[in-house]
Amino acid sequence: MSSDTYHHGHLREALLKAAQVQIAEEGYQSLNLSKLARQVGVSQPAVYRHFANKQTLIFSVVEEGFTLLIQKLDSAAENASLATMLSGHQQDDDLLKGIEAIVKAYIDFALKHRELARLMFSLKERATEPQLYKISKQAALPLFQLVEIGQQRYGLKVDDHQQAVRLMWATMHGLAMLLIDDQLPYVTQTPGEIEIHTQATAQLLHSGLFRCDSELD
Amino acid sequence: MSSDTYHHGHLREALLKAAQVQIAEEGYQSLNLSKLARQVGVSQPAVYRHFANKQTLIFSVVEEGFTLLIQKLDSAAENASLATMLSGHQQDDDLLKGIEAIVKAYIDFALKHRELARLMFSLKERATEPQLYKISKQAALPLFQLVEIGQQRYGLKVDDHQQAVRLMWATMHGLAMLLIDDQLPYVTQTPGEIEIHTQATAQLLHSGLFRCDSELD
DNA sequence: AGAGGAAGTTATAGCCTATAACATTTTGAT
DNA sequence: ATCAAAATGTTATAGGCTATAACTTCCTCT
Repeated sequence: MSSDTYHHGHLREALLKAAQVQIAEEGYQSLNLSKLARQVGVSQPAVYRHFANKQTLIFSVVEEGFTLLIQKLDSAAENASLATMLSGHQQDDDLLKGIEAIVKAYIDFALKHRELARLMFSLKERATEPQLYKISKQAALPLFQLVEIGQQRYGLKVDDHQQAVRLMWATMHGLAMLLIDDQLPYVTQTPGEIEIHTQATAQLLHSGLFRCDSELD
Repeated sequence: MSSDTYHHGHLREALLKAAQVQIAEEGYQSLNLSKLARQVGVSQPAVYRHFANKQTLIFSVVEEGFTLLIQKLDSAAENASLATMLSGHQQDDDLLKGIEAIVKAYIDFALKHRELARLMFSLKERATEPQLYKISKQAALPLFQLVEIGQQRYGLKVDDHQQAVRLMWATMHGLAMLLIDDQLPYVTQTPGEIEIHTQATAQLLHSGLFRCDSELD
């Protein structure tokens, strides 16, 4: 065999990329290392030179997924100027807009990468694998910022900071999961419908978590 | 072979039961028809006399799961006297208590049957298989009742009835998913902690969805 | 009683994960 | 520059799982 082709060169990256495509197209349940190897043009056991087993490959895919999600959330936080708000700067409706921005980024990610998100959020080991636990927790950072701002500015309706974060996370996450599954009753998912959902969710959180009663007419 | 043992008699039921146990103990990912057959004491292809394939067996397990969930939700609705409230009867705090009851029932189910719930809620086909779609929609019925009561009594803060149901469902569902995964940051799941969560969630929904402002001090 | 269907069985094909043993290329120390 | 060792591929193969085929036993119904 020629020297050029014996070694692939970037097999690990190629496999991860192919895995993402395969997951997006066929669902994570049918992820298949043999097929993966075939697609990349390499023998099946070659996969095991880069991943101890199927599970660790999946972990890597999920880790990349969280990295991407964190990017989206961070850039949404950036655009919504959360940092500025944290240092005391205040504008009309900016907190609500901030919540909306984060919720929207989360939902957008989930709908743009449905199967990946489904995998990320249904992976049992996310809570036990240290590297996954760490990175998935990191994704919650913007929520802490939002709650911090709301707490400083209005005070909380719930017991404490962390509880507010949990409720925010759960609500956002629940909406994402239901949207991924087309599970919301009586909804056809047009972009407009989704927009309405994210706004309603943001309002629910805004008015439900903070002592700002501006929305009472 | 003796006449007594050749035919199992209730193989279908036995398989479904064994599947539930196996799922609860090892997670739905490792559900295994061969092992199932061995546990029940029958040859592996015997399974195919009762289920066309693995997927249809899974569907049946999920269907039973939803039946159980619906029972729990219905009896919670019963205990909270939702029917009475629907016909106009009103008491102090009863709507909040009703929301709490439903949320609690949902969370209890999810935590009592973690792996089953994980399967039920991560099954892609739930949205496309008619029988699953129908039964999973049926589970949302008590939510419709709650929103109906709140709407009659206080009016809605969100656009319409259905949107309120969706938000309620999403929030409750998100909380359940995060609890199943031990994914809530900084939380150790003692029963007390969970109780606090369900109450906070119920309050968030109560004050976020309906125009009742009793909780403003 | 005995035909036919329901519900088992054994045998087997085919796919997938994973390991073992072997081959080639790259790297790095002298 | 050389060559040993590590890294990365390959072929062969074991073992498990789903599913089907072909055969057997039991039950039911006329």
